[in-house]
Amino acid sequence: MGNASSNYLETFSDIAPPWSSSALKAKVASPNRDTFHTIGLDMSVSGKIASIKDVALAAGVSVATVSRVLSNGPVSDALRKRVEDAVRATGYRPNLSARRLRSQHSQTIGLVVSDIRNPFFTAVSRAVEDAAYRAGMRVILCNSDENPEREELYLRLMQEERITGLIFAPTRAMLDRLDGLDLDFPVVLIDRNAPTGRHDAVVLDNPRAAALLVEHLHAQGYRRIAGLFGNTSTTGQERHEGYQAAMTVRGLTPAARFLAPHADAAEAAVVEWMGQRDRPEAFIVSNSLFLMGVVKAARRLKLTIPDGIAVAGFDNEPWTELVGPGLTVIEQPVQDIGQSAMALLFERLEAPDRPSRRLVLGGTCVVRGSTAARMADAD
Amino acid sequence: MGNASSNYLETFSDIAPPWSSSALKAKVASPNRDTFHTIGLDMSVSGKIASIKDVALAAGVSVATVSRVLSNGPVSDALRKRVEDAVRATGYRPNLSARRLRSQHSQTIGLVVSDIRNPFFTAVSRAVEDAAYRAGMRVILCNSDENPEREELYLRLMQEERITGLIFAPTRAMLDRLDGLDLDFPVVLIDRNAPTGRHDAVVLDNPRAAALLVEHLHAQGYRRIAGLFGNTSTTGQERHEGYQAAMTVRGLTPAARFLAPHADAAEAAVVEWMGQRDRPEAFIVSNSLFLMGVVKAARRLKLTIPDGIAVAGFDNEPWTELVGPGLTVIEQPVQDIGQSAMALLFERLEAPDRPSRRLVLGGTCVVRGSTAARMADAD
DNA sequence: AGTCCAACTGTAATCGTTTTCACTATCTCC
DNA sequence: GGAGATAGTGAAAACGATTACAGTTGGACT
Repeated sequence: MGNASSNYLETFSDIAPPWSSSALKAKVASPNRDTFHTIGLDMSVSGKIASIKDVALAAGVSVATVSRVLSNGPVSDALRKRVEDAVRATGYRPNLSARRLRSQHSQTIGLVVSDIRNPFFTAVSRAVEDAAYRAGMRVILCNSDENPEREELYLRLMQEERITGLIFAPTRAMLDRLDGLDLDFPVVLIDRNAPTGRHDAVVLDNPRAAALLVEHLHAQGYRRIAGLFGNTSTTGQERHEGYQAAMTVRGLTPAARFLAPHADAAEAAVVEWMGQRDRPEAFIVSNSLFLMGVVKAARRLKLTIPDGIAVAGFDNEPWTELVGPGLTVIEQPVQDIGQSAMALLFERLEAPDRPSRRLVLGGTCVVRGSTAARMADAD
Repeated sequence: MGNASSNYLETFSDIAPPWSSSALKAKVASPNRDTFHTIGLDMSVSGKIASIKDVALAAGVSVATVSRVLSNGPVSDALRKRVEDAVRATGYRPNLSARRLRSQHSQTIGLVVSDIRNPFFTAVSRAVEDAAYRAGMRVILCNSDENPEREELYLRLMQEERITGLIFAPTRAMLDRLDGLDLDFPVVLIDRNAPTGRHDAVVLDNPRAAALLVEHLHAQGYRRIAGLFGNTSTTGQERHEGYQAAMTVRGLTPAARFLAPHADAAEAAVVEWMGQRDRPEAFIVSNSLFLMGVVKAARRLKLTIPDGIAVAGFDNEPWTELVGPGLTVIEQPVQDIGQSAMALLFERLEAPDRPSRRLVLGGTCVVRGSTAARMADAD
């Protein structure tokens, strides 16, 4: 393959050309061309899907007429019937690649998130996909794993797919570069967003949400409230800011750490932290992975929740209700976030010149036992 | 729009043709054609992405030469350099629709699951996507919501996309119909599978896994072991069979119910069941939603786990470790399932005629506190 | 010097659609 | 009964790539 040179030349789907000895990803590349055995029942036994030309032939009309029938164009009833019959008889299905090429509309939107296994993104992606399919569009989903290089790779893929728009939860690193990039489609940021605001965005009111948690814990009698925040996204930052401000305003001393978004990291941090003097009474954590970490740490330290260690966090996943006395969390309007992102995208497509907008949605504080009123005193 | 007639004529991406007054899904349909404003920096300021023709023009060569450069064909170093420069200068990105049309390889695989929010499918889909992208393929994901009509709809979509293969977790209803269908791509079933075995499949050894749970509970001293199984998939059936057999063999009386796959259904069933005399000592449930339902029911009935009610289920999700004394579950090799499905698919593409294969993977029983040894006696 | 071959390169056909344009009926209206 | 609209139809040109085929070199060999 010689000179890979610049990645400007890389493409995604390598199809084995005649000169390449078809090694490479040969396993997949070009199996055999004539497709798979079909079982009778249908006229389309030849192995290849019928094209519009076949339909035209079968109906005795021109391809133009078939096309018009398919898109409800002006066609006489007689011919329309004949074409419809021919469509059925041949088992015709339009070829979307051809249609997209010709029409210059991919009817596809991109969705790039860090990891679909993060339940927040799972829920958002489901909402996005539903909205997309409802509008007759398809979704291409990519997992960046919080890795800027993969993000860039996938942005190129999106260009090659000629997507009509992108919904994107970028890393901080990508966020900085994003404004400089020259993409051929509009971008709607979700979950994270740039201060510059060149792009549309829909985000949670993170500072307010974090403040809600502080407020709640404070009201319940907690004073030494520590914070754990993710270090890859702006979300972590914003939640930290809200936490910091809310603490300060109440005369409390903020004590925050920034961690990689893994349960293990949180667990280790908590275990270590609770070993120090002036150990926190409560933790506020910026995502559900950290929530797990705290619960695990509590178990390891044999601390009960909330007496030994209170905790509140983000994302109202089904299980948060079930662990211990229930975990107090900020519920994000995931459905709404996904739908709004699609809505913003569609509006942007309609009016490309409109100034960018930032949709800030409020979270709800779901109070559970993990932040029950602090008992008399422990230390 | 007139006669919708048969759905043979429906297509997915409706692009507003000149005669339609572009009402319809107009919001999305065809915004304005000349695309979005680009900010200098790049030569590609015209708004349209450069095509191979533009590159050829810029480099002063034929399109064939450009194409060859892009696919590492035989080109002199001098021309290659010129073309590469031109690619960079024009900001060229290949058009995948065109490439797919011409090459007749969509390099796309379909993935149809019931709901991506089911963590089992989340994990599997992630594994599938990773494997696919690694092989230079894309994935189209669809959520059927256990609805056969949507499944059928999506199968048609897959045909229109000319996917090279499908990974599919069908409902029981679809499973019956599947063999009769005449699809133009190979199908690999996951999680659920037909007894007929016309298609490749990769599934858990469900009977064995369920038996493992019975065996374990029995060894722990439980005797009245009830079962809750999903009623939409073959998975539920198979797990029931395993349960039934393992109970019988031990001289225990099976008592099973089939429910719609929702936590609420399970909760209600358990609450009601525990109100009867001869109430179960333990529950075996066939998915993680039911697991939640049982835990909720226990809480509502103020029964502790496992003394008041023992429980074991399927899917080792992170949270199962955290609730109560930890939940005993069968861990499915989700990663492996996804990867194996892709592997089977690739092998099938290589050898379309090979007889179909069924890959049965074993689950691991992760023992936790929810099935601790039964205390002296309660009743 | 003439032949042959290897190594490049360009021309043009093709993939399956949509859409413009020209054309033919058919109908309406004086 | 002819002019002029109207509706329906087909031929052919795109869309952006890949690739078979036919040249065109230049060098090696006889």
